[in-house]
Amino acid sequence: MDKTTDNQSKSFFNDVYEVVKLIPPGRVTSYGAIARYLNAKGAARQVGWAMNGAGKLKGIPAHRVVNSQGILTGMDYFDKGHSMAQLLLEEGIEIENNKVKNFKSYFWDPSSELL
DNA sequence: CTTTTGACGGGGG
DNA sequence: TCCCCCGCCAAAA
Repeated sequence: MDKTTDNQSKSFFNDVYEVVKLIPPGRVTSYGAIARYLNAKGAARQVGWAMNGAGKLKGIPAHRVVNSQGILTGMDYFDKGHSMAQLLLEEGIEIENNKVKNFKSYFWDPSSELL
C-alpha cells in the first residue's frame, strides 16, 4: 500500500480516530487534549473537523469528545436518534444545558492517562 | 494553485 | 461573565 517510506499517520484524521476510539466509556476529552497528544497542539480545530464524519461512523465515540469547556459543541452534528448528550447520559455522564457536569472529573487526557 | 472554512483555544475588553 | 478577535493548521472547494 505504501508507495514510499510512509510511516505511521496516513493523515491527521486517522490518528484522531484512533485516539477517540481509545477513549474509555464514561470519560470525555477535549479536542485540544487530543491535538496535543498528537503533537499538534494548535490543531484542535482539525481534530473536531476530523470528527465531522465520525459522528455517523460506528466505533468512534465522537460523543465523548467535547471542547475545553465541556460543552457538547457537535451535538447538532449527531443523528437525532443518538444525540451526543443522550449517549453521554447512558455512560453515566451528567449533562446540563448541553454541557458536561463535573467535566473535570470525567476528563480523560490521552497525554496523561494514555501512555 | 488560492481561498475559505471549521465539532477549538486562549487572550483581551 | 459575556462578547470579540487572533492564531494554528489541515482539508475541501
